[in-house]
Amino acid sequence: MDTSSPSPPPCAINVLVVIFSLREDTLRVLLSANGNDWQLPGQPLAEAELLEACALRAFQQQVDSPEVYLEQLYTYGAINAPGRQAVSVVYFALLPADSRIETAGGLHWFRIDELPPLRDNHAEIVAYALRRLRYKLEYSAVGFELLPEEFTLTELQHTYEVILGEKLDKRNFRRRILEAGIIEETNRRRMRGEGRPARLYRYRPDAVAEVKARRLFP
Amino acid sequence: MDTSSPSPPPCAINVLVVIFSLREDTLRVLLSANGNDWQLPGQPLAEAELLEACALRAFQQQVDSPEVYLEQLYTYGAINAPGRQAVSVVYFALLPADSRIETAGGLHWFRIDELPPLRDNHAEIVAYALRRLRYKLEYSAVGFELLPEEFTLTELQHTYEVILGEKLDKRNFRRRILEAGIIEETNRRRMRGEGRPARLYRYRPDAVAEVKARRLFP
DNA sequence: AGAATAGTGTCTCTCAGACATTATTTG
DNA sequence: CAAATAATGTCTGAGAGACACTATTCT
Repeated sequence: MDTSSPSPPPCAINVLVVIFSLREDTLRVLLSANGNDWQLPGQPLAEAELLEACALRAFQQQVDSPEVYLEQLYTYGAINAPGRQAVSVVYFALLPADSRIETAGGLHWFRIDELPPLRDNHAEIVAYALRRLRYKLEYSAVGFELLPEEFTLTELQHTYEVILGEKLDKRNFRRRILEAGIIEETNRRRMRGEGRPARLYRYRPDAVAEVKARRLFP
Repeated sequence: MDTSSPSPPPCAINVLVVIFSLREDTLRVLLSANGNDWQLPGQPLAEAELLEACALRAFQQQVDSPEVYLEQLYTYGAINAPGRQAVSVVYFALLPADSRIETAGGLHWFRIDELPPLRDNHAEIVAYALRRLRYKLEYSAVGFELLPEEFTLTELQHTYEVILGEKLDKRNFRRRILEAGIIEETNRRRMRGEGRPARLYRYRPDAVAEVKARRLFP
C-alpha cells in the first residue's frame, strides 16, 4: 500500500484551540466573533508545520502570553467540505487565572454555561473539551495550569470547585493534597488585608502527577 | 479570521489503524509488509469522507470482519512531508480473540513485545496505542471487545492478565466483576473435555461501564 | 480413583468521607 | 476585642488485597 497519493485532492487542515481560564470566579472559554455567531480561534496548518506549533500560533494570535498548557483533544472530519478532504485538529489550552493578558479585538470570555450560538460543530467541541477537562482533573495535576505559580490552598480548592461544579470539604481537601506530595510550601504568605494571611504553595512539577485510576476489574 | 483558505497547499490526510487481538495467548498487532520493513494498515482520506468511515475502510481492506470496535487515538503531524500539509489520524481497533478472520496477503500478527522494524513513526504509534489500551482497560469495559460474545470467567481473567501483563487473584477478580453487574450468566456451559465445565457469561452492553477514576484531589 | 479445571468466603488494613474548633491577623 | 479568614484531627464505613479448600466432570 502506498500512503503518499500521487495527486492529492484539494484539502484543508485546520487547527482549533479551546482556551479555558478562570475569570470572575467562573470557568470561561475564549471565543472570537464571526458575523452573527462565534467561533473557536483557529489557524490553517502551514506547510510542513507541526500540529502543536500551529495550535500555539492560533493561541498566540489571540492572546499575548508566551507560555501555555496545550493538549491535543480530538480530530473532527470537517463538515461542510463536499468534494475535498478536510479535518479540524482540536487542542485545548489552559491559561492561569490571574494572567493579565491582551486579547485581540472581537474576542470575549464566555461562561461555559452561557455560550452564544457557535459556528459549525464548535458547540459540540467545547462540550467535549469541558468533559475532558473535568475528567482529567480527577486523575492528573492539570488543575495547576489554571493557577498562578504561587497560590493558597483556599484558591486551589476554589479552582477545583469551580471546574467540578461542586463543593469540597476543606479538611479532606487539604489532607489529601498535602499527602499527595504534589505541592510544596513557600515561605511567603498572601495578605488580603482582612483575616489571617494564608501560606502560599507552589506546584512541584517533578512530582509524579498521574495517579493510577481505580480499576473496574481487579 | 477566515479558516477556509482560498488556495490550500498540497496536502495528504491519511488514516492509520492499530489492530489489536489476542492470538495464541498473547496480545498482537496486525502489520502489513512494506519493502524491508512493516507498517500499520492505512488509507488516504477520500473526498468528503468521515474519519471513522475511512478507518473502517482501512480495517476492512485487511480483515474480513463486518463489525469491529474502533476508537480515535491521536493525530500526528506527518513527518517526511516538506512543502505540504500532512497528517496521520490514528485509530485503534479491537478484534475478538476467536474470530477466524481472513487476512489479506503480506500481513502478520506480531506479538507486541516482538515488533519488527516499522516505517516512519509507526513504532511510537503502536507504543502509545498499547499504553492507551492498558489504561482504558482500567476504567472502562473495553476488554470485552477482545472476547467472543460468550466467555468463561477464566477466559475473561486471562484476557486481563495478558493485556496488563500481570497475574490476578481468581477470587478477587470474580467477586469484583460480578459485583460490578457488568456481565450476566447464560445457561450454557463450555465443555473442554477435561475437568469441570465452566459457565458461560455474556457482557451486558446496557451496563454503565465507565467507572469514575479515583480523584487525585477530593 | 485420579486428573483437571471451576467455583467459593473471610479477615485485615487502607483510605474516603463526615464533621467543629482553634489560631492568626487587621481595624 | 470583634471580624475575617486560615489551619488543624478523629471516627466510621467501604472496599481492595491476601489467602486455601471444595465441587464437578472426564477417563
